Amino acid sequence: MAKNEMLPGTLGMLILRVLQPGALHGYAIAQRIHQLSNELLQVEEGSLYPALQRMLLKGWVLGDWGVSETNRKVRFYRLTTAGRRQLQSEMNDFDRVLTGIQAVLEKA
Amino acid sequence: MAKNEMLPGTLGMLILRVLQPGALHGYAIAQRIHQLSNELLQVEEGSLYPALQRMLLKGWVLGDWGVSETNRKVRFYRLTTAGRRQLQSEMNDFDRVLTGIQAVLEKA
DNA sequence: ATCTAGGCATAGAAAATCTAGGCCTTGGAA
DNA sequence: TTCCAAGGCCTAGATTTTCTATGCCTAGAT
Repeated sequence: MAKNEMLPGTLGMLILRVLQPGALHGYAIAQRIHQLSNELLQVEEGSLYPALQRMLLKGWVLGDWGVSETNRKVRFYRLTTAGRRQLQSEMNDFDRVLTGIQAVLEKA
Repeated sequence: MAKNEMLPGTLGMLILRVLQPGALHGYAIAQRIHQLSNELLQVEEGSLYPALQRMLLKGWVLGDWGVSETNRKVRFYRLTTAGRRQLQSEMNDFDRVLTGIQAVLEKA
């Protein structure tokens, strides 16, 4: 988990989270995560698009083709109701597990 | 990452951490992580032992056969110098990445 | 005309984890 | 005495996720 990498298992949650306020296209999702994390996180496209495919299949997001601000053909992803539910659930789990990890790191 | 699961990518760090104060055998490592995390984390044996093997190969731990408190033949794992270095490095990375994740979760 | 940045996507390899087993021993209960 | 639960170590194979590397296309600026 070196310099600009992600914590495995958290990418889905981050994507859902940045989609919560409104739809974004794929490229923009990666940019937003990068920017909101103060450049600490870097989402590779080879991770991003497969993740989005999985989320489409699970019914957590919908993807509508459209045109970006920069006039390019893009796919806008937006959360479904199930997606919102999933986000809550993943954030809960993450919180719980993180609490456990931090307890171990501190008390050991 | 449901009920009693681990955050992928953090198991090695947790193992190194609980070994920092002194050697433990495998079974005890799992117990200690479970207990220190207030039962939030559950290390499966099928994850634990392969992880220990990897760490042996990388030279982060040494394993000496011995006898447990309960009079069973066990393998005590202890950190090497490289292992201590690795732990510091993983904790640093984890901290940085976690900061990024939390920034995204909060600001999005 | 060409180049760069924006944009979507897949294939294949690599890594980590889980499930599900196997095997052995100790000590206490029946 | 026998048997069983708990303590222990470990592996095989499937699954999942991520990364690297690639391919392809377009808009707009030089």
